[in-house]
Amino acid sequence: MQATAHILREHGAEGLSTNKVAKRAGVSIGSLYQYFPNKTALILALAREHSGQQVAAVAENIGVLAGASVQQAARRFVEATVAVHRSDPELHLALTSEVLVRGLHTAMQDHARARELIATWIRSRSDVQVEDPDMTAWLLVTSVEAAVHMALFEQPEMLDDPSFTEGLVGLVARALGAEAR
Amino acid sequence: MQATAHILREHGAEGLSTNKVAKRAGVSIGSLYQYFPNKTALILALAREHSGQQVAAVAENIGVLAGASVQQAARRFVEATVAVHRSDPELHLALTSEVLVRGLHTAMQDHARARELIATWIRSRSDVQVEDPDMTAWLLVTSVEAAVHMALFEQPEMLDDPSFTEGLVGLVARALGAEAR
Amino acid sequence: MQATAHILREHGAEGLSTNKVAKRAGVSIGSLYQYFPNKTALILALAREHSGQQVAAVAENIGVLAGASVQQAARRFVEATVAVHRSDPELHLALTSEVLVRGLHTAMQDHARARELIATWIRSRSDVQVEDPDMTAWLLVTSVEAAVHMALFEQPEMLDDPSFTEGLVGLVARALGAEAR
Amino acid sequence: MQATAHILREHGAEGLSTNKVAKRAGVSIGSLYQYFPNKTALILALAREHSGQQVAAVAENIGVLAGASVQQAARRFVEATVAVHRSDPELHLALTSEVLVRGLHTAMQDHARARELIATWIRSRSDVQVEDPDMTAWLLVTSVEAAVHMALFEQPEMLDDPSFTEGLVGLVARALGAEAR
DNA sequence: CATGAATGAGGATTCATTCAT
DNA sequence: CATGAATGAATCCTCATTCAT
Repeated sequence: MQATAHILREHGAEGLSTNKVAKRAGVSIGSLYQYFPNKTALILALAREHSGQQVAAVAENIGVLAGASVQQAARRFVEATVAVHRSDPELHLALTSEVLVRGLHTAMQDHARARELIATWIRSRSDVQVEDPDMTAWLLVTSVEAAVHMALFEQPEMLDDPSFTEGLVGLVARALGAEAR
Repeated sequence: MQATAHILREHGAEGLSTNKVAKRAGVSIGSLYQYFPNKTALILALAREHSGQQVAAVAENIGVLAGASVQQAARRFVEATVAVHRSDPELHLALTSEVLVRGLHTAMQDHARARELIATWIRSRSDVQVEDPDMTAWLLVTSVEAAVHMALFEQPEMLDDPSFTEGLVGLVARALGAEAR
Repeated sequence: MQATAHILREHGAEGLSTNKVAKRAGVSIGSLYQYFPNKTALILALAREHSGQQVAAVAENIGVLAGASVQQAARRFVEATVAVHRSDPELHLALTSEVLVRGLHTAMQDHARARELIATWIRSRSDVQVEDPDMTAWLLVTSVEAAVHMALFEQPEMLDDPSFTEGLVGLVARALGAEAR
Repeated sequence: MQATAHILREHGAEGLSTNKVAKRAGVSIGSLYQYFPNKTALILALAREHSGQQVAAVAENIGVLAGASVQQAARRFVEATVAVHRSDPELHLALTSEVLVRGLHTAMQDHARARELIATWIRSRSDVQVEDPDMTAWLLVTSVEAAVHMALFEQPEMLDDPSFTEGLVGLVARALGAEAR
């Protein structure tokens, strides 16, 4: 899986072949296929590990969020998402695309977990008034994730631009009913 | 390009090969290569045509938006985006993924045009108070687009769920400073 | 060997691999190779067991044939052959083909035994007049076997068609000098 | 197809690979696949050509058979079959096995044609009395073919042994109601 | 300007077999 | 005597691209 990640980072999804992965990992293809039944399984495993980390990041923050203001919570959430993507941009990009291309819905299930956490948090707050907490959570997680993702794709420097983060924080905070800044 | 679109729709990005496109189009591969230097160019051309349609849809609505309330404008924008995606979901999905996988930033430039239109609209409204109109436009276009896109990927029925549209409209409206309805 | 037979029956010769056999048998490949030096040996063993059963069927009938008329003997012989093939058609087909493909002449030696039995029987009969009992036995065993085998391959229902059996019985009876019915 | 035949002759069915065929034929695999969609099609084409020759041999003899005695006809038929197999034994063996292993029933359809010719001939003869001409034809063609085939497999010298041919001729002649010579 | 045969590197995957434990 | 991880050659097949006609 490290080898897969490496190749994805360096050469992108198109440069990923099972033979290359095996060579890079220093094992024979035979061995590779003993642990991963096919190429997709390999990508899936990596994608899961990766998104597992993201969920962990969200879960970690949820506790802290309990006593925070909506503004603070929004900031924390946005910053956590940005941090996750910034840690390994190439891999993240290649992986997400590949998951989409291959229709690996399974790999997306960790997102569902993240959404649940957010939805639960929304419901726990009396100061957040939204019609449909589940839908709101889905929308926010998807939007923020996508924004960071596209920023990475279009112009990575954007992630360092404070107005990018601020804009996102504002978007989230307002969606959750907080007074505009 | 019609042939390309057809194959993308029916067999997805993985089933797309220049030979198949040529056969489907009823021309020889030789001829195909006379007009498109390589496979990427073919996809790029299609992607451009496709996103051109999207921009057109936005541009079309902009005029109407002039006198509308923020709420109405938000609704119009969201519905236009949904409509665009619903018209040809398979093609849209395959195309977007492929553009991402191949790093076809060029194909995304039409989005920039859409963003500009929205940014201009924001600036023209005295009742919309946002810090950074360009960033807000970018964020909104990206988020709405991504939400619709992911909905299509995860569970297409979602696009028919009113609370999906309402949620998105609310998100946009609030982001633009409208009172939560 | 049971595992081998099972796979041959279910998936044919192409689906047969030593790894699959080992898994199906519930032993490790290592153990498999402790008892069978290679894949061919595995098939050979099975083929021998299988054709051993066929010879046994012939041998069993030989006693009964002693006092029978040529017609009756012919019928008995044909029916025994049909019965053997009908009991496990898939396995029989796959096994025979494989033996042929691999040039496993050794596996055919049991046929020789069956031929000897028939030849001896021919010689014991004063009412059977053939030039060369050995050759006749070889010819009859081979022909009947092949006819049943091909029937199985081309259209298995044929084995249930009485005129198929009658035809074969007539062929054998006449070859042995019995008056055409 | 010549290359395929060559490899089949020299190395048998197991040694046949599309890459080897292409190399031997002096073309690239790509080209090979432009004319034969897959390995099976390659074998099928060869098998058809091959069995086409056999049918031709039978058809050729049919005319001559019209005025011949049953004994003479039987001899002619047997000798034609032997001749066909002797002309290219290795190829014949490998090809037949492969057709069986792959379940290429289509390739067997030429046999049906040969059978029809024989059946028609049987019906045209007032001196041949058999119950079911079609079944008899099927049985004879299959039996003679199989006998020659197995002889080739077990001990090729057999084809040169006059008592082999005589035995087969007798079998056929008697089956067709001719007096045992 | 069109054709389509030819190319061949490369892809995913299988499988008989070995051998250290 | 059993295990099963490891091997890697070999398999079938695809596909972007070229170029002579």
